[in-house]
Amino acid sequence: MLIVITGPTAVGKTKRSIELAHEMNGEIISADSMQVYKHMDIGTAKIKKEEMEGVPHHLIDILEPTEEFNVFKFKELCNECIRDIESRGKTPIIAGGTGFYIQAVLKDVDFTEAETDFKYRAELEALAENEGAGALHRLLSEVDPEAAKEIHENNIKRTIRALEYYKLTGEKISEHNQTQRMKKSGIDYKYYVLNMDRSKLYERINLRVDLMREEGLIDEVSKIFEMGVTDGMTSMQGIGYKEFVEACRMKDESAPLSEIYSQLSGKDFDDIFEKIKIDTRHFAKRQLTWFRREEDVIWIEH
RNA sequence: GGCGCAGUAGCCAAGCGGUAAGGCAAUGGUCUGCAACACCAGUAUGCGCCGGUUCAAAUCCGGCCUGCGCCU
Repeated sequence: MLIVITGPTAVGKTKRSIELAHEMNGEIISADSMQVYKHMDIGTAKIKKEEMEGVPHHLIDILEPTEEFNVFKFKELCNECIRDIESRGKTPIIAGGTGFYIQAVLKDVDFTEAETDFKYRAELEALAENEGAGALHRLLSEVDPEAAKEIHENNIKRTIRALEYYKLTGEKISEHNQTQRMKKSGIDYKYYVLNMDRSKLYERINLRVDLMREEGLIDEVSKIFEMGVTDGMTSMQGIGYKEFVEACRMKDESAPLSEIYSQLSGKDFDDIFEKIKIDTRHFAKRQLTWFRREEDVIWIEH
């Protein structure tokens, strides 16, 4: 039996997952796209060593912020962990807020066929830049009209992926998605989603972001910028970090982040933390939309 | 007390006689290799209040209320 415990950011998943691990003799596998990164502790609200209460945690702190990560990698690593934990007679508990990752494991979605074609991606990005999202989308309409219908013209990122998939595999992504959706994984799991009153959740988020500032998020970000991360990296899309990147870019579009960082003032930081609150609330809302759509979830209000 | 300016959605704000732009927030949704990503859709029978002019008023006129500034 596989246990999944998830919910919007700041509902209290971490605390609940530890309780669960004690009750069920379990180990925790983090399903979090940002907590995989070392050095990003405060901004990702990563669990602290002492909070683990001796419960083993997997897939936390496994990468440098300069490294790439994605669903495919997550799924492989997660499955390894599950096998390992079960072989030792313990219960695997997936805990974390990245719904897409959880879905990949529970539905056993097949990602192996297509790699990333960076040259082709760059070409398509240039096309969208120069001739507009419409031109790019028309390209997709020609090879895969079904996918074109499903993906909105303005969604350049997904349009590119669909085109890339077709080029790499010769198969339409709409057909691939169709077969994946029909698939039954056969995995025995319990999928719990923690939730609470929306306004209460938002209050907790605001409070948590204030706490992050007190705990030294500003210094943490400074150190990460020193490590040479750049705008486009996966790690810098994380809430609590990307707002700093954006603020730097408003001042200077091309200089290294670590250089611009020293020019930020107290007012800039105030604005950044306000933006982090808003982005986090939006995120929580999107997470809830995702979980509402998933089948087999067991909602827990608290 | 007098004079001037302002009052449009939760917030900011355009419109200045022809039937309420836009942005943010809030809300709902999409998602199958960057997902803490990317993207989409609604949201004022009404423009401080009352009356008047007009075929037609958020727009013009009068009074009142509130805020800001200046004067006494």
